[in-house]
Amino acid sequence: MAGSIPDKPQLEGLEAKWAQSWETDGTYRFDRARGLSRGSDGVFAVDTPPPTASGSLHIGHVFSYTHMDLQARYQRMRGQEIFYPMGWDDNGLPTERRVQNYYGVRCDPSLPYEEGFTPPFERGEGAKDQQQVPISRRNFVELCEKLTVEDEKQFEDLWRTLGLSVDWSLTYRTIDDHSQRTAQTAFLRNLARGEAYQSDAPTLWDITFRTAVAQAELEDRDQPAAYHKVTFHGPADDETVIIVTTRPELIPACVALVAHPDDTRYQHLFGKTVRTPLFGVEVPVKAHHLAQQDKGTGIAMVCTFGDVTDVIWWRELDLPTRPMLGEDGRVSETPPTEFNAPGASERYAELVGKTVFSAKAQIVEMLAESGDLIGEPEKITHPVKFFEKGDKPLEIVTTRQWYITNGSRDEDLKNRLLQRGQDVAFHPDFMRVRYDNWVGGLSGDWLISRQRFFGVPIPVWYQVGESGEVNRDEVIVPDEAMLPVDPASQPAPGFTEDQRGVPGGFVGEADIMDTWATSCLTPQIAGGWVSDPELFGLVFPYDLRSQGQDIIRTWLFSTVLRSELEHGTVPWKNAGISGFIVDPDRKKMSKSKGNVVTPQGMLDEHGSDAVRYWAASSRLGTDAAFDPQNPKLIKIGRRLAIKVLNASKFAYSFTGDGGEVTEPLDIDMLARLGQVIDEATKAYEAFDHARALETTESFFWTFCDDYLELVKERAYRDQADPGQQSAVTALRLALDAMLRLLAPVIPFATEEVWSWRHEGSIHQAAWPTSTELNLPANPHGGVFELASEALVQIRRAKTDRQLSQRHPVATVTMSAPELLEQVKADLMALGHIDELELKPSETIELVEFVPAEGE
RNA sequence: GGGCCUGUAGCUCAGUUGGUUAGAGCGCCACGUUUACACCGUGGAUGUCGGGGGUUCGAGUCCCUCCGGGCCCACCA
Repeated sequence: MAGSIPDKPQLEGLEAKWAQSWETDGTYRFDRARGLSRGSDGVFAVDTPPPTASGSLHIGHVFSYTHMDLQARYQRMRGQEIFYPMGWDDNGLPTERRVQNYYGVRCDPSLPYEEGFTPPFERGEGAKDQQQVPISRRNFVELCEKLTVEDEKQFEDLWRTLGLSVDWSLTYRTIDDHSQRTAQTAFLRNLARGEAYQSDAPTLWDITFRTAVAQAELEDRDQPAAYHKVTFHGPADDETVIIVTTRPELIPACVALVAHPDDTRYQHLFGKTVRTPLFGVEVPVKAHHLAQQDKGTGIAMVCTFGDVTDVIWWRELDLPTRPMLGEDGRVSETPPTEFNAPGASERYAELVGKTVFSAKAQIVEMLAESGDLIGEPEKITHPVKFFEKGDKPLEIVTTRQWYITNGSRDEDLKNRLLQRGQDVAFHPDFMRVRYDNWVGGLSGDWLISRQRFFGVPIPVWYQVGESGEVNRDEVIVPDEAMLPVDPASQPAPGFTEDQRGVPGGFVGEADIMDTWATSCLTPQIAGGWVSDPELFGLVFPYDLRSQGQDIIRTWLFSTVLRSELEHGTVPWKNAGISGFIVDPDRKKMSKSKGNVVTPQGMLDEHGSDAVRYWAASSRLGTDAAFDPQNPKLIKIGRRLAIKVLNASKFAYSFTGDGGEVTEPLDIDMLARLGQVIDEATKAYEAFDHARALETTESFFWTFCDDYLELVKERAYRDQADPGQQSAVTALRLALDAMLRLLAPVIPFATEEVWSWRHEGSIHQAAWPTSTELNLPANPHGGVFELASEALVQIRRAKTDRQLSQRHPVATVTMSAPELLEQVKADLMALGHIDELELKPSETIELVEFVPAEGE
């Protein structure tokens, strides 16, 4: 047979040994020919989340990726041809930020490319106060490329160590040419169908990164603020209106006051105008149902733009635009409007160039001086919108951006997307609610343009008119065959580079796409949508998307959206949603804590099988507690893997071949195993790996503790003994099946053991079935369980008398069901019992127990 | 303010359509140097199933209500 059984089997070294072997043998390689012969239904395609290359992998990744791998391994053993690629998400802000810190540079698109540029330092080893060196966009992108490739190597090593059964020849990067081509093709098709469009509109703007952000990337954070009571003047000379605002610095940008239509306090003002304090600008008083009578003084100041409610009022009441903040979040030089109050221009001039924070302090001072501030500002804490990756509150700035329709303004599309949500089987099912809520709560189309550098360029150019003005509505698009293109460095089709920016020429779009606009196309990228129709037809729609619950609103939703727009179908049949990792005190594991124990460190310390066992013990959608100081489940997993090695070594060590299973105990044990196989199979079919594991594991321990002990003596007998042959065959049948049941969870230990007696990888072996056990039509029901119960009685009798389990016993009398007679000999051998008398009874009870004398 | 998940032994969790005395592992205690395993084995103790109502012959399981924990969403005056 294949290998030999080592004297002292160990877990150490199995990861390296088998990862190498699987790579050499192409164990997890996607076999296209076999896939084609089996057809779509015979191929199981997995849509894998590409981790952010510049981020660090944490324990939550290991958790979720293991869940995905369990299902892939199960399906592989069921005979499915597995398409299991892996990608890296390179582009986006995290990479840019990491590159800036790692190399000490920053991107300045106005600079020319510098050949052979050497960054000031590497590995973030620069001094804290060192200025970042400005470099060209191309130099910057080159550094991004360089660093992500290094990071990705480490990621791959980790995944290989963890034992993900990925086909590493199917790796993609969201920044590589193929991904760019896919993303740009999809975008151009959206554009051609009218699903992508440009719009000049108020957008949420991050002043640090100087880019627009999308609704999906927002998060609320509690911030300190203050209510300022401020006086507006009018309509009559001696009249005033008092408003409450947290943003007095925006008074120059005020365009109206708004109160509720039913509010009797302000009804007389509707249709009239009042003057802003300090600046004396006439603004109308309007009625709108969103104004809350019980908030503040019931009348609100509308500015362009203080918050998203301002945007709604501005749009629905058709108010003018008076922007006062620039893209850097500072007060612009150009006044937002014409001021009428004496000294207003001078006041504004004092604000110019200030941050929101300083401008606010300045204006409060001015208001106090003019007497328009009533009382002291009241300090409060309130939620403020942030870019999830940013650390300054978002502002709202009117800019021209690219959007993709997402159903928020299109009932038909929204309903189709909700229907697609129904078409996907969520595991667990309630996760669909999060998708539904998100789709139902969308407040605008998807803003996909970003004013950043490292990402997929939006593949369009604009015509420049004869007088030199850029005509944004005259969009020039490339032919799909030209893709990928970079409009910033390549001329528009039909033009030459020297026509860039000149009258009658063109300009290239400078923006790149939101990172999700690329990563939501992972099924299309990995499946070769633009390059390999045969493959794409085989794998799409995929069978499984596996991901964390935190990115349902981003990755999951946008994938469904793009698939619906492009293909009119769901991107996958199943969505497996993993929970997240929580601290022992139930809080979501913080990044700092999660990083204390790196995944690599955990794998090194406990072994990959042990860590996988921990992940496999949690059901999909369930949060898992994890205490790095005391990783209980990991230790249990390690114990299981070691037990598998030792028990297998023992069970496989008995000699003999081909004997029939004749003993009732052996048959009954196999019958129980048959039930376990059926149950585990059913559980995996329902994406319930935790139940499959629990069922298998529980049986495995009973098998070791009771069955193995019971047949030990019989198995040691001479091969001529039919009882010996029965035991040996049953042991092998059982072990062969149990190893395969456990193979998805502990692929290293099971592969090691499998290799002792079998050719080929266990991971390509067929999933066990109850029929392969060749059970008789009516197996003896329950002898095994009965024997286990009898064992407990005998063991307890010895323990109570503080005897070794090996201590000989003269006579035992038990009342027990007659069935127990069938295992009498095995019981006597295990208990070292000279004489065992069984009295027929319904229940098992120890009547008499007489230990042998002496020893 | 809305939605979803969750509360079972000291800890981590099972508990299928309601059905005997509520389970497992860890931890704890006691015992055991058994020719697979001391990275071991055997046995033992441990619960107002968050509280209160209701439906039912019967409720950890179904309904109502209250309380606790977590997550997501929401128009930030």
